[in-house]
Amino acid sequence: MYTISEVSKLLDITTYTLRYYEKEGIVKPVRNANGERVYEDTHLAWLRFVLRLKQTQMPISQIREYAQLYLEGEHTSQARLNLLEDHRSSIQDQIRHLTETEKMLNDKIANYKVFISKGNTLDLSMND
Amino acid sequence: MYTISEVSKLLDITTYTLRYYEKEGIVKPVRNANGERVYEDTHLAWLRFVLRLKQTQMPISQIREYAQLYLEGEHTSQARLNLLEDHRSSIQDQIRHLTETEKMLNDKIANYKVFISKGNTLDLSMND
DNA sequence: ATTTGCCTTACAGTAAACTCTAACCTATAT
DNA sequence: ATATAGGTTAGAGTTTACTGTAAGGCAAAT
Repeated sequence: MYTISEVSKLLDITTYTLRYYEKEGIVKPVRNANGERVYEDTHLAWLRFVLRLKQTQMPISQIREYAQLYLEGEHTSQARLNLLEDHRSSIQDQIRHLTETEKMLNDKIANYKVFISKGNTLDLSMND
Repeated sequence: MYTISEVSKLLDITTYTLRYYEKEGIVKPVRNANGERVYEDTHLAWLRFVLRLKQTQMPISQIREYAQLYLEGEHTSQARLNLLEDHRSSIQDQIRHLTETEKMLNDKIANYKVFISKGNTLDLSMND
């Protein structure tokens, strides 16, 4: 059982964001007698999962879609599986792009280092 | 020598975006007698590089910073090198996050597949 | 009793990165 | 000569994902 500010600290996101996620249908904490949000461990686990999806560029709208399917119950498992598989392939694309760009940067960085160590006397030509 | 719409097609970005990038100081095409933008191969190469940086989550503001340093000449090479090294380490972080999340998804996907193949009779428990 | 601290809501504001509109210009095709 | 297919600018509008404000409720501490 956590208050909104406890969750905020635990997950390192603001309370604003947590309320925003609720408004967007991404998380549904229970309420106490006082009308205050109460998050349980399941919510924490779900939010940690959500943050990973976010970190890997899944838009809020798609995360909401997945959350909705989850709430609709077990008959949506095929739809959820499809969504996860799509996201996995998006992740694989991202890794490919990143790896290519990393290689390119390695080259550029090496060129810059040679250039600088030679006292900036060389020709940098294609060194954008 | 390319017109704005040719570049747009070659790079698969809109002409709006190209004008926006110019306003943001990211690319400076020359102008013909008619005041129209003329992009050369160097601009194309630079824009392809920019798109890679974008694809790997470098914000426009930082790309502009790099472009500015480039225009300021060779004495900025150390600053450019620093910027590229920072971005490379950001890329490495991203790859780490993506790889972890991919592993997590692999597990989840495998669970869903078992669940579905058993006719949805199993317990999904932690299967968010 | 009232201050303090944390909570609530509705709604307005912000930043980034485009995206579009309106009004206008200019070269070529019919 | 005029329609068409491009180009130009300034500036307004959009989307996403927050971020902040205002007005107020409630409970424990002073």
